[in-house]
Amino acid sequence: MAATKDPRPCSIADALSLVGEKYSLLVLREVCLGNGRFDQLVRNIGAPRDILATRLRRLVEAGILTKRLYSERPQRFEYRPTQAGLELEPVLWTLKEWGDRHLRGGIDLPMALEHECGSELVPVVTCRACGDPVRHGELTAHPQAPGWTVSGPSAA
Amino acid sequence: MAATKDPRPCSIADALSLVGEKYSLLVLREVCLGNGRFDQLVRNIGAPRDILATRLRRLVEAGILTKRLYSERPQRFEYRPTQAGLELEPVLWTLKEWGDRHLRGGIDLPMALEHECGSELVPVVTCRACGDPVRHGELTAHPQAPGWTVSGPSAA
DNA sequence: CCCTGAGAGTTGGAAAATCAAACCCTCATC
DNA sequence: GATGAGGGTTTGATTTTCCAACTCTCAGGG
Repeated sequence: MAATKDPRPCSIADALSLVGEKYSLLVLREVCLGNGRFDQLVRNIGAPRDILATRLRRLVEAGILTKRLYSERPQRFEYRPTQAGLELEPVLWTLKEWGDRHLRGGIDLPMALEHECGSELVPVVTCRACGDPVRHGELTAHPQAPGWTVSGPSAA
Repeated sequence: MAATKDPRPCSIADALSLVGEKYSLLVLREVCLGNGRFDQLVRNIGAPRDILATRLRRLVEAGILTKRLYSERPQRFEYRPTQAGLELEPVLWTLKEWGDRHLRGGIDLPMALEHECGSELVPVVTCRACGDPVRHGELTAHPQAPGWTVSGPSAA
C-alpha cells in the first residue's frame, strides 16, 4: 500500500506497505487477542469479507500471521500471529495509548490492558541504551542512504 | 478511514481513522523531520498532490498538524506537528524499529536516530508503572465497554 | 434422505478513492 | 514581458472498496 514510489528508502514506509492498509492493524489487534477465526474477524472489525480475505492472504505471505487448522472435518482455519506479528504489537499499544489520551481524554476507556506487574499498562517508549523515555527534542536524525534530506529540528 | 462501523469502541480503531489512511503517517514522518512544505512533502513521500492536500486538511482539522505562514508576500505555508502530533511519534519509532529488524535484518539501515544519550535509538516499549519492557504474554485484556469479546491468551 | 446451520470464504456489479498530468494563481526576479 | 517558485485545484482514467448474494464442506436432526 503505502507509497509505491516513496523516493526514500525507509523502514517506516516499508512496514506500512505491509500493515498500513485499511483494517490490517485491526486484524492484528484481534489476532493478538485470540480472536483469529474468519467470522470473528468479520464481526469484530466490521470489514467486508472479501477485503478481509485479501488482507489475511497478504499478512500470511508477509510472515505476520499463520493459518492454522483447528478442525479436520470440516476443515476450519484460524489465524494466529507469528513472532514477527507479536513484535508488531508495540505499535498497537502506542496507538492505543495515544487514542486513549487524545481522543477520549484518558477517561472512560473501552478496554484496559493489565500488565503482569499488576497495574494498568501505560506504554512508554524508552531508549534501550540509557533506559530513559524518549522525547522528540532529544533525537537527531542521521540519514545513511541517499534520498534523505532533513531540514528542521532533529536534523543531523 | 479505518472501520467506519467497527462494532467495538476502540482507541486503536479511532486513532487509525485519523492517521491510518495511505500517506498520513509518512506526512507525520516528514513534518517531524522538519520537512513541512508542500513540495517537500510531495517529493519526499511520492504521493499525488491532490491526495496530499486532502490528507493535510484532515490532519490539520484533527489537531495533529498546524499550518503556519512562513512568508507574507507571496503567502507561503508550512505544516508543523502540534503537541498531539509530536506525541504520535512513538508510533513511528516503533514502526521503524520493527521494519529495520524484520524487513532489513537490522543491517544497512537507511536512517538512524541518535538519542541524546549518545547511542542509536532502539525504542523499547515499557510499562510506566514498573518500568519493565512489555511482552505479549505479560498482558491481560480487560474489556470495559460492551462490544468486546476476548478469546485466547490475554483474555480477562 | 433431506433440511438446516456453521464456518470460511468467492463472485459480481455499483460506488468511492486514487492516480497522473495538466492547469491556475500569486508574487519575485531577470 | 517572460520565467520560475510555491502551493495548491481540476479532469478523466484506473483501482479499490463495498455490499449482498452465493458457494462449498461438513455435522446433526427428523
